[in-house]
Amino acid sequence: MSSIRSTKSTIRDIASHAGVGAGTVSRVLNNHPHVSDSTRAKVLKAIEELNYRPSFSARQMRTGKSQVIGFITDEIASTQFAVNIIKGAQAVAWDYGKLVLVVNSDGNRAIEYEAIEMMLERGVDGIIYASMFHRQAQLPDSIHEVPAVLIDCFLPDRSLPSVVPDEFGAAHEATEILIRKGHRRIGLINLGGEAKPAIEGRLAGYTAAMQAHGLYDPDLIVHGGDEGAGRHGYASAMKLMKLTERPTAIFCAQDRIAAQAYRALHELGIAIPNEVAVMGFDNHIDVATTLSPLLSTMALPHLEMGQWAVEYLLSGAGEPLEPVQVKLPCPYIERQSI
Amino acid sequence: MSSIRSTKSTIRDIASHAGVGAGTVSRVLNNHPHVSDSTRAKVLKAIEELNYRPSFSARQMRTGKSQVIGFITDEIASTQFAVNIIKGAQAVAWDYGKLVLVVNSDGNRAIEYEAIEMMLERGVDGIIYASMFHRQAQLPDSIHEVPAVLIDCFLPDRSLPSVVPDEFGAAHEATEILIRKGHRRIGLINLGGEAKPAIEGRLAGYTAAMQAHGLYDPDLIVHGGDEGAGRHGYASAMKLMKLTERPTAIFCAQDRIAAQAYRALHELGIAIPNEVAVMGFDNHIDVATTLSPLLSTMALPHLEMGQWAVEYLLSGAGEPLEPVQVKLPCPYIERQSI
DNA sequence: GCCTGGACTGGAATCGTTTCCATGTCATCG
DNA sequence: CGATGACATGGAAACGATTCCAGTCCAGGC
Repeated sequence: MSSIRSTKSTIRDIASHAGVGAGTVSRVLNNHPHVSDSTRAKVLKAIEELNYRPSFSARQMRTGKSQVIGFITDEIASTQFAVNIIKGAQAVAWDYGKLVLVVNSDGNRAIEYEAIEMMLERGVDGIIYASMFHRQAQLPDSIHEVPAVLIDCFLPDRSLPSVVPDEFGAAHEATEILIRKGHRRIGLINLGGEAKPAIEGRLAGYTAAMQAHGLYDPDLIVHGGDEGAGRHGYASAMKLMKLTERPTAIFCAQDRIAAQAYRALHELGIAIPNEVAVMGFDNHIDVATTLSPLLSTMALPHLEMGQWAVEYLLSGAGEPLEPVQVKLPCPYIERQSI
Repeated sequence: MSSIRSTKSTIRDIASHAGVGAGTVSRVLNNHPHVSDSTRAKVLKAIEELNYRPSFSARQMRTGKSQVIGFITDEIASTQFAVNIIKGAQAVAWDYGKLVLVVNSDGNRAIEYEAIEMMLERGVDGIIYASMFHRQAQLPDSIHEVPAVLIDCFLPDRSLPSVVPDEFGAAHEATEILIRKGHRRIGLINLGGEAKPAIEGRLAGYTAAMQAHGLYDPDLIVHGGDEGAGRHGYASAMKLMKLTERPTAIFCAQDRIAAQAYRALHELGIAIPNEVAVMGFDNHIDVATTLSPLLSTMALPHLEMGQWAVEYLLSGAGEPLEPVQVKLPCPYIERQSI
């Protein structure tokens, strides 16, 4: 059918083909008022016939808006399930008619700085910076030249709006859920590594809930190692099970830790959830659903954070963004381990 | 320090500040010859002082190159580990000084068509279309208006270059590896669903290897169901183990299937790998490494496909791309299950 | 001393839109 | 019936770069 047009047509081609002025074509294109129906029809017909496609770069040059937002992330693939942040961000941007420029820095700060520079040169309408785990971020001053929102991280001076998971609330709720199920001795195997806010928030949430019910006992808390991938979960679970008054539930601050805890419990011949209940954290789908029994866990609101960030970036009708600091709830995903 | 400049400076501001013509500034910016060192120095100084940043949209309008490539994918998050395709693509684009516009269609064809349209309007230098599982794709004619490369899929008429995993070769090698280890009775639990080339390729590779060694027996093959997430793996493994002459190795055409097979073998009290070896497929990290023993598997070359696609798109110095059909090898990842 | 050609430079034209201003038309109102 | 707006429209200017053309300068060859 419509053969590939070799030479692009411009708004003036449309104008002369339709027998009108260039300004009129532009008015039709942008749905401006004060265009008669007959003229509009002629223009639309010409657009159709010449297979016209407007040039965004020309439009951007004139209006200053690129209809593109930049998305920078430090480690897109190290914790793969977090791609939902991108997915959510892109989906909302799409609803606003905007496209997303993505760059993955692999944690290399020089790349992040250069990426921001490149995005600025391209005149993006805004920038989202997403960390793949909850931490404090460090960004160049130039980030302030354009609206920007942070995901899963925050600036030392809080000068940029940010959205992070409510670590404290989630850990508190997880613990409460276990308590409500009748558990009194609840162990915590915490994270290791550099995700400070997550480590501290989850610990604090757990502690608060335990103390509120007079169940707190420091022996029940095992602090994580740095081995990554939750590998210390095995030894930690073993340690917990050796306690004289051993826990009837374990709250693992990460699904991967839970996977290793499962392994320990299996070896000890302890049944999940009958003898010991296990609560995870992250809703790391591939882990939670290959475990048997399926792991109950607190879900990190990745998708929602991505959505929130873009929504906030774009909904403000141009005026500077308030640097609000938002915490999103982490829903409880009930499966079989509790 | 350097205060945020409120009003952008243009190339003409630089020109007058440096006391030269606009053309000269442009020549400096683009490293053209025939600029004296002293002039160059003056211009560079002015750029520095005015904190000048060139406008890509103006540049694009004049040159026609956007320095951006489009990346469309059908289901970025359904099989999360495949984000490596994006990661690889973006990394190579970065090396070429280009940024990547990403849109996730969620399998919605209307979105894909519109995404291509939007990318064309923005004048992308090329488009990558990536499927998250190996299949035949369907794209609008307009895709031919710009250089394009397909990942993990192909067009019915093969009119676009594509890069896919070598399913046959990988399955063949996997089977050979098991045979070399001394196995004679090797079961195959194949995929279900709509990933035709993967299903057929893996079956053919297995079959060829078995036949070449005179080991082929149709009873050893279990065809997958549609339940998804490899859930049929449990029943399939059970079935295989009930064979009178039961297999000493199982080749699972997907790591998730292997996870379910593990469950069946555990229940039957069959030790992996001593009594039965298990080979996976996909190198679905989170699955393969939470299983115990760790799963040996064939890795899908996601990162490499992403890299190859962009490399091929960008390396051709402008002339139309040959529609080559490339198959990338799937490396064997040795762990503990064989 | 004149001519030639190369190096360097300034400035106009151009890319494809949007926006603003000026003009023309027509119905309405006093 | 002339003045007044509201509406419709054409066309020029502007956005910020690149590129081409023409002009200046200077060294070297005759």
